Amino acid sequence: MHDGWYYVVTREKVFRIRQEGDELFYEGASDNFIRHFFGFDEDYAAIKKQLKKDAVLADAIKQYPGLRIIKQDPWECTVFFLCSQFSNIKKIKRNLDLIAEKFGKEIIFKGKKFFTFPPPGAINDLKKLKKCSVGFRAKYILAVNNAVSDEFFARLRKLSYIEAKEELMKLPGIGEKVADCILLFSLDFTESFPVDVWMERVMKENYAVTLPLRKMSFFGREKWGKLAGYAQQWLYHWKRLHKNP
DNA sequence: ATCCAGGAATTTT
DNA sequence: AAAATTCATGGA
Repeated sequence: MHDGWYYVVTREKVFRIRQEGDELFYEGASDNFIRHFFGFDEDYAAIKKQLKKDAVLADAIKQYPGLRIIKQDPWECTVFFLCSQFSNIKKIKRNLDLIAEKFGKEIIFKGKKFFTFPPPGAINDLKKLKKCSVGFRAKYILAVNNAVSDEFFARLRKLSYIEAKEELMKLPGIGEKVADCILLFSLDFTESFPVDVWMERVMKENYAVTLPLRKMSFFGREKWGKLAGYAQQWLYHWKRLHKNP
């Protein structure tokens, strides 16, 4: 955030965006990119109407009506969640900033310096990677970096949710939760329902679900279908920020 | 100082 | 098959 603009770097792209009232201004990205990135073609009014039938979600949506799922770059999203295990969001962001500095390209946009995120295959130096304070996750990042490509992620989009998830979970460091996050946040599988410690708390405290963590993801998909991912985001956000009712 | 953080792999019951 | 342990690092 600077001078009223939000600067966004995603993979090799940098753009800035600003809202005035109900008008949106942006520079550095095409209309189509912006539409997909923010999901402006998705009918959020209809999604919210449907999810509000659930009492807990009704409260979450009331408190955070503007919440959206941003469509991230699949590879960058993968590295993010490879870094996520046993860590926290602030530190993960720092990990990705360091990776961009050491492996990405410097670009100047509107007189400001940014670093692009390196493409698959470019994170090929274990020593440099270790300096990004990713710790024991370095071996996973390196292995996945060598195993995937942009084409790999493009192929996943054509598979079913189950098939795509199985493919992701073959990769080292990617379990059920990380796979679900990649599918939801970057590959348009809106039925994905990632379950982490926070979602486990929501399920137990607000839905009286005591299934093993592994089966909670299935529970969410059964309950909300193609809208499970949206439900997950509202519940997750609500549980993290909202004081317990 | 001690504890914990958007989990997954490995080892032990 | 399920439960416990281990895995680096930084911030509170």
